[in-house]
Amino acid sequence: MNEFYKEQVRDSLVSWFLEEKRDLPWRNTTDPYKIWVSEVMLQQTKVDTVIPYYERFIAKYPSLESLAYADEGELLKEWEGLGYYSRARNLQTGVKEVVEQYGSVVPSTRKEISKLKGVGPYTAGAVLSIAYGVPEHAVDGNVMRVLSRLLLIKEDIAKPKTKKIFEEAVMDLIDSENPSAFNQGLMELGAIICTPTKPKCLLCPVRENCSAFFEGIQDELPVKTIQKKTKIHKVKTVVVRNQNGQILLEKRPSKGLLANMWQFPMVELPTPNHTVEEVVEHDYGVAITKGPSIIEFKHVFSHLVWEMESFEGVLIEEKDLPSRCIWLTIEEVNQQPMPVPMLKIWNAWKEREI
DNA sequence: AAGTCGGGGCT
DNA sequence: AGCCCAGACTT
Repeated sequence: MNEFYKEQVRDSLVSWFLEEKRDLPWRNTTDPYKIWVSEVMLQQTKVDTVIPYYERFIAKYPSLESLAYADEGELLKEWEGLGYYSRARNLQTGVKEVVEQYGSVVPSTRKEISKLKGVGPYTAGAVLSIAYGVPEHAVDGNVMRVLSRLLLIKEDIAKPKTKKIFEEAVMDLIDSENPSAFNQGLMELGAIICTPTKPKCLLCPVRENCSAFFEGIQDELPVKTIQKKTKIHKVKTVVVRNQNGQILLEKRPSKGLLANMWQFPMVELPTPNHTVEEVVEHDYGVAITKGPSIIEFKHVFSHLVWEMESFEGVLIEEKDLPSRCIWLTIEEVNQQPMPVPMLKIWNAWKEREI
């Protein structure tokens, strides 16, 4: 790339961004903590989804210190529905590291900030450039799509190795005078103009610099290999009440899927001959009778599917309840962080006809 | 390098 | 039904 080309791309992109950027809550600040929170929430998540979560989160945790020592259950409740819940715990861990090891000052070098839990190559570059004005790359899916078209990069973006090509391209192209606007401009362009399908090339500020547009192959880029299909799990969930009207809840393990989130007793029948009653008694140490159906639906995760059937259950006898389980009142159940499929069951149960 | 980890909104 | 999204962590 010659200097004239690079300068033209920089100036066009930055000017366009400063003129056309959306007014987003995290764009009214350069507080590295708030930028950090926004970047973590935005990982694999659409802007429109994040906005209300960000507003509530910053109101409840306005500073590094307020988040560092927050209750984990309350924190997960704030994150409820946003998904990828390990982001929340990693964020808190990272924030605590800043408070205790960096005197509550978010590090301003890639080397230091990358040591923080949950801060990968993208988030490091985003916080550095947006909060501190450091000329560092912040390569996400948008940036790879935009640059694959602009620079005609045909490497498979599904391969980890390919990201390095884009990081080097950004470092070569970046506007050192305004790395914040440059990096955000690349992402904004990917979100608004240079979209995955039907890119709006006629509105693009760097159309005349775009190799893919010149070749007429913008629809063929980026190249990305397909991922494999999801596995289906048929799961049965029971909302069990005891004589006191309390509901049985279970805390999921601290690692793996939906870590530390709460759910109603859930079983996967080993064979079709097994009954929900006997598997629940085996897994949860409670004898129940299966009542009316509550709701049936399919819940799709990234890599698996739950085909959910849920029932009301009445407690017959409590034998030995595992320590991960607890009886809670309706109000207490409402306070626990639960994944969306459980919230669906819970809401359907509360609205059922008695 | 491949698998894991949510949920919603497009097409 | 598949794809994508301001990715990071684990194995």
